[in-house]
Amino acid sequence: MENTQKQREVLHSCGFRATSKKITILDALKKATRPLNVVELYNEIGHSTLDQVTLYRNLEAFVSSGLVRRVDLQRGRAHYYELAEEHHHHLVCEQCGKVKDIDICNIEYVSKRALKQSKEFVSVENHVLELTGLCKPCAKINQ
Amino acid sequence: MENTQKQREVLHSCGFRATSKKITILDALKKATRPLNVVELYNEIGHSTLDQVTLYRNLEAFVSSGLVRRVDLQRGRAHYYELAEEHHHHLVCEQCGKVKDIDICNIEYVSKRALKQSKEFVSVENHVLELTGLCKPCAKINQ
DNA sequence: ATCACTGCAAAGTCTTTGCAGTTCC
DNA sequence: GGAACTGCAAAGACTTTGCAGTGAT
Repeated sequence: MENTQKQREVLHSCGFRATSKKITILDALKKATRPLNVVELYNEIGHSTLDQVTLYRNLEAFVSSGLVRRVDLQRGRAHYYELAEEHHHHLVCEQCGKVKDIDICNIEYVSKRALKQSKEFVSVENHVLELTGLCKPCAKINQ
Repeated sequence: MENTQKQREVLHSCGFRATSKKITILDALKKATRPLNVVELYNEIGHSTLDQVTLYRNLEAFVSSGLVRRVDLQRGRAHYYELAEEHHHHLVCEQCGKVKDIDICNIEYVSKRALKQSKEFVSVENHVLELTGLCKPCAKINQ
């Protein structure tokens, strides 16, 4: 598993120890085709492999170090997590929860305009953008 | 208070009864200069006037009927609420929490591009956009 | 050997639910 | 009078904290 070796280096470069739990969490996120919440990750990894608290703690640490992104898919209260690779957003089906990545957000333009409108602010550091809509199958059922 | 009379009509037109609690909640949101969470509203209105549960129930009902918007300001876990008047978003200071309304989001363009990218989706129904950054005073302290 | 990490239990925060009593139409 | 509304108590969902033991470097 040269993959695991790569995870070790990633972890070390972020100042973490390369523990089996941390590697497992990163692997699970890598395999995922959409952002997962803590319970989904817990089920995916297996309850006997890991405690939920370990998940919470590591996800928080990964988010702080920039390895993982926390997103709010507007479905329930739980947070969702995904590997922080290329910048993107999501389009989520309001009926079935299907998620598709979106790679545009026009943030430069919006930020510039926002700062022009808000003289009390000097910079836009981050942004959250989530779209919700209907996928083909759900739209069909609806009519 | 011709204002109260107006609130009564708004409530009736949404199928609600014009109770003093509902009017009080709408008044508090009207007075607010930024989105408030349940605890802030509870403090604002006064603990003896209202139960927190009544707040939760009514805010939920108002959101469903489109009278109120629920927003996520990326500060803590609680939801924030504001009257759903003109469409807008927020720029929030990451240090002090100051909030400024932003009236552009380019949603038509982003939606069109998003749907072009995601053939499995037929429509974008809603969107969430929140910007976070630094306000002048906080940026000064930071350096 | 040391310090990061982990599990378990407990507590904390935010929100919802059930039910009995109250208020509006 | 009847349905909508409310308060109180309790439960539920999600997350964090404390502490003692384990594991990576």
